[in-house]
Amino acid sequence: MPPAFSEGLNEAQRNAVEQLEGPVLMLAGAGTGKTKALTTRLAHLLYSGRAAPGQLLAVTFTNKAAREMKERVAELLGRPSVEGWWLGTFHALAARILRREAEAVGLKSNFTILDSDDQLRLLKQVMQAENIDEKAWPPRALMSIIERWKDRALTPDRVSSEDSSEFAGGRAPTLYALYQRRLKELNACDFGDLLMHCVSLFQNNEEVLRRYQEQFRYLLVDEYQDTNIAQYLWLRLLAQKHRNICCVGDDDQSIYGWRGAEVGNILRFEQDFPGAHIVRLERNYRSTPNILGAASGLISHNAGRLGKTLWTDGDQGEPVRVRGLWDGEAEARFVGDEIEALQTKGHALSEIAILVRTGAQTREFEERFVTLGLPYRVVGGPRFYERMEIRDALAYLRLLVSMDNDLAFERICNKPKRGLGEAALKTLHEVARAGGLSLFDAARRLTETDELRPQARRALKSFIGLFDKWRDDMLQMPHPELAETVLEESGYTDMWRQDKSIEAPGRLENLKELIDALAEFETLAGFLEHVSLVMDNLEDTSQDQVSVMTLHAAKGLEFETVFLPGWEEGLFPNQRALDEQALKGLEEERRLAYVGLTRAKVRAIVSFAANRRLYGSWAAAIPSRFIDELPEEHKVQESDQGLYGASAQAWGGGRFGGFDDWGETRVSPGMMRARERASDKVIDVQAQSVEKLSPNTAGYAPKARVFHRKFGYGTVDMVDGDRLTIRFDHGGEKKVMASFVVPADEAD
DNA sequence: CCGGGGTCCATTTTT
DNA sequence: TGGACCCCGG
Repeated sequence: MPPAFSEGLNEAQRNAVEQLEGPVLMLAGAGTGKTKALTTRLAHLLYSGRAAPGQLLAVTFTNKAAREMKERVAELLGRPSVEGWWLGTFHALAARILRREAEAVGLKSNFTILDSDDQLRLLKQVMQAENIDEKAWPPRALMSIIERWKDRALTPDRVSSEDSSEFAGGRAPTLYALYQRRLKELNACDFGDLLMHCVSLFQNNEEVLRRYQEQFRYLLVDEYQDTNIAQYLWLRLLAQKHRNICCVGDDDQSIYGWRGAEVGNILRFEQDFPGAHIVRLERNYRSTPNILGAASGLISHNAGRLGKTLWTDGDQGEPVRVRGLWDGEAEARFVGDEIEALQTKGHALSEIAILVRTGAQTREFEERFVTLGLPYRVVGGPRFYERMEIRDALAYLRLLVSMDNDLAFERICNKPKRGLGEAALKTLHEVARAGGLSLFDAARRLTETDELRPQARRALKSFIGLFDKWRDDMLQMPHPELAETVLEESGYTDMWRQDKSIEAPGRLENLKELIDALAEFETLAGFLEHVSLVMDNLEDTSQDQVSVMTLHAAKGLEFETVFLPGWEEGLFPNQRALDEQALKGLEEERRLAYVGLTRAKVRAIVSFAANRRLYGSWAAAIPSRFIDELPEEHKVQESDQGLYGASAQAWGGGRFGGFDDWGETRVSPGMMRARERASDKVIDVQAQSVEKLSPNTAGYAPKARVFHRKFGYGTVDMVDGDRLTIRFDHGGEKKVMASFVVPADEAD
């Protein structure tokens, strides 16, 4: 290996780079320089001549990861790019194979790839045709059942009815089969199909499989802990010949079980690939010992791990701060203040992130940041190619490229309104079905008969006329110009120009952007393939902004300062995860907490609120068990007295140390209503004396009558240390911290 | 065909 | 609480 490659690699990384033959599992803990090892390995394979670019298969989950890898390998090799290799997402690579072998699975090579929106619409149609009550059986639920089947590479003939007998009286498998048939008729694939079809292709077609097995001498897989069964089968089939497969992953960062990922894949690696070399990357280059210690202590509560001991040298750094606050609003205020303080000290906002469990949590922070005038961005959210206007524009272009794209036809035939409503579409469908025609051809035929009302017929005629003209234009017009013409002449742009809603200007802006993006591609078809598979947003990193995102979205990122709010039982670990998956769910939640903590380079601040507004009503919250699981020596409790029960004594300090959060608490309308509901008696929060709320960690016994500021009067049911289960007179049973209640006779 | 109002529901998400 | 979705009336 040239010294330029091995330079700066530690021993484990060098091992991972040099062990080229045979199966290798690279267990790469958070922040251990995984990408570096991985890209160097690729560069090494190419540079040493062991593999030509076309003989390498390198797979990632996201386009972003693929892009990064490409850039870094090219950089190592000192050339602008590497041509002809197979580096991409599972889906993009599977699509590439499938385009070549389409006939073998009953598709034409120009099949369209449906996004989840199209998928759902199609599923709805199938359900309607089967007279299934959409209210009782939401199409979304069926979609997710089918997706889980596809994750396991289960074709309709291989699913058993008991797999989902609860859905529509056991009809899910039938609906699945019908849906698949519809897809074939439309010459279309959904995302799950790309892999599933590929697996079927390999399983049923030895010659094809052998060809690809021969071709790919070296396989490399990133984020192996996130692979599902279909992806696993796909890889295993491809790797069988040369057995040079290197999988990189971290079982502790497996957080996508709910969407079909199987941690089992990584846990089983040695059995699947006997003689595998296991390389552990355990030296962490990202976080301080305190952060690492906190994260390691937390994750050690999970069973069935492959086990790694992350270490780092250097200064201990700051312990993880744990802060309790009165409610979500106070929490947002706290985070805002902390950020402003950091900013004053010269810290860049781009090095600060707030990582939440659920998307809804971002709102409180946004509101606070707007008030403070603090620049922030919410990562995630609707993506460019998912916006309505973009999807419409794409449908025009898709229909233009393939006139038999019925889904595209349906989407835009009445956008803008041309009087081709439901009635006309119904007739079109009938004619199409009867004659085995595409909707477009059916439309052409209908312009020559009297089956439609004259008005609709005229509309159809001009609609077709437009497409005929554009197809002529296509022959000599550069495609960005063509796209512009289409959007103009169809009246689509005008539709938004005339729209006076606030979003309209933004939509027009997006359409312009689409045309610009189009110009970067050689052909229209090439562009359309790109948008089907590469639907990610390019993020704007030019501005100094605080990032707000979910824990899931944060995987793979790092920040100097990380805020981890909402560490409360029920929210995090999330109740639903616990209900649906019990211990498995809890462990995945814990891994999520681990991912969150390990994003921090210098400081991590965990917080929780004692009261959280959930679905419009107030709920008492108790601190997350994950807080208890952070080792004492790596954390510091600085919660307001009484808010954190478990170690209220441990941190001592002034009696009412951080009580300003209570003093500041304003009575919001929602709180007011909640209190009225709870006790019929309005108590002035401001007047409530601090003494009355002094910590009461013990002294309550079952049947004691107590009073709570938000929930009113109640009777103690159970006592668990300082956590009480109280049956409130109004509002049912709740768990609250003892310090939040006072004996009923002491309440005024 | 539009919009008002009622109802229902509420993780995590990439491709 | 608030958003998405559906139904019905104009």
